[in-house]
Amino acid sequence: MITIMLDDIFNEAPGARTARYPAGSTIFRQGAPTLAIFQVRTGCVEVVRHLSDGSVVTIATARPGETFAEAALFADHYHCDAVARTDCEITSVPSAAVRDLIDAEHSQARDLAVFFSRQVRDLRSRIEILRIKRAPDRLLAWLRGQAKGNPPTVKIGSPWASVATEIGLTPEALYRALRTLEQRGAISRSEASVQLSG
Amino acid sequence: MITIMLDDIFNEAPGARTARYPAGSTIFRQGAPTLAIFQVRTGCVEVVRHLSDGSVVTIATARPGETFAEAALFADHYHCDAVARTDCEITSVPSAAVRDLIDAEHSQARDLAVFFSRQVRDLRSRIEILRIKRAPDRLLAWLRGQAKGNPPTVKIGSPWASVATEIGLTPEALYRALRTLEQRGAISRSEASVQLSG
DNA sequence: CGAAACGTTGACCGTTTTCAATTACAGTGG
DNA sequence: CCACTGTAATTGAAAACGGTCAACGTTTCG
Repeated sequence: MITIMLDDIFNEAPGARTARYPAGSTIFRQGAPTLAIFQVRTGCVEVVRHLSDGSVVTIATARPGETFAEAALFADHYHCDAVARTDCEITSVPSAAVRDLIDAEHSQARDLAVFFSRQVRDLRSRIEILRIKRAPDRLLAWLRGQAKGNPPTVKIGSPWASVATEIGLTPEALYRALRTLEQRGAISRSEASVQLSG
Repeated sequence: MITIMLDDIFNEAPGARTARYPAGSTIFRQGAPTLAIFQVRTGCVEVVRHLSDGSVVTIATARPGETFAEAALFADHYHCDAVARTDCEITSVPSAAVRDLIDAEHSQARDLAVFFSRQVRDLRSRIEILRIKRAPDRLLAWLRGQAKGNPPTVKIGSPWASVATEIGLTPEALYRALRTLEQRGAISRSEASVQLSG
């Protein structure tokens, strides 16, 4: 859902590198100097913060296509840990390179702001969806957000199971919600796409 | 939760203005040319998008201290409606002024990117919290995210009811979650603050 | 062919929502 | 000073809902 628009900046910044991380390995640690920002290619990364009393809070979970540690661009030290939850491929770009790029070229800083503002918008709409309590309603809201064309249609790229986790449901609940919406006549399904109606 | 750091930019951009909007009034409409970005002072604003089939999706809900329509900075037209859900006071800053400022001064574009990257981080952690299913666990995660000092303590500024909506619970569920956590010994309450333990 | 991932459904149970009612308290006007 | 009104905090009980566990069909792929 969070489409990556940083690519332009990424591509022009020297030093991008893709590496593999086994499940459980640490990508960076809280307090370490910020060296890079990251994008997940495959697998799943958890960003966690350690509290002063020793407990741990998960700040974010990055899935393929998503970036993490963007804030590292403007900080000296990471204030979180990043840990591979599964085996991963992760692209890193040295944050210094990006900073240089920003400072050297006007338009890049602007592009970055544009990128982030888009992301803010996407994240907000995701929050709005997660606040919806009933599964069918939540799914419908998500579908509406994804829909394109007239009649509004959604093409399902990823397996339903990962749609489920994106909207905070179990796969089972998702299937039931799909069924409910179909019975209710709100959607109709075919192969890998869903059509909204009324 | 989403602290506003745009103030520096806001203050230097000419034309900032605070106005009142009665409940139900429209602040801007989808398709209208983008004139300004906004910050809610008091009240509550809903940002909604109209779909091609006529249905409506709520994209975001902005509460006091939060900004909305930031993406308008870089777009010609609003792609959403903004409607006052309650009586509101809203500060607007002409987006053209901000754009000029950005183009004129290097550092401002950078500041803007910094601001947005912070916001992205905050929103991500909110999403992470909303994904937690059990009410006590979710509340505890939220409290941990809010906590400061040692022992970690949270001061409750707004009524519990609005905390409840922020984390996607009903007020009743929130109270019960508080009780559960107290009984479990994970927190202790006093007046308007909560102390975490273990 | 068997393993593995996805899609799907049923049943049961714990949790949350919902609705309703009660308490605590701050502000208002008589 | 007190009844009166409204909001926030709190609790109870019943019903609805989603999570969990378990099972099964299907397709893909080595």
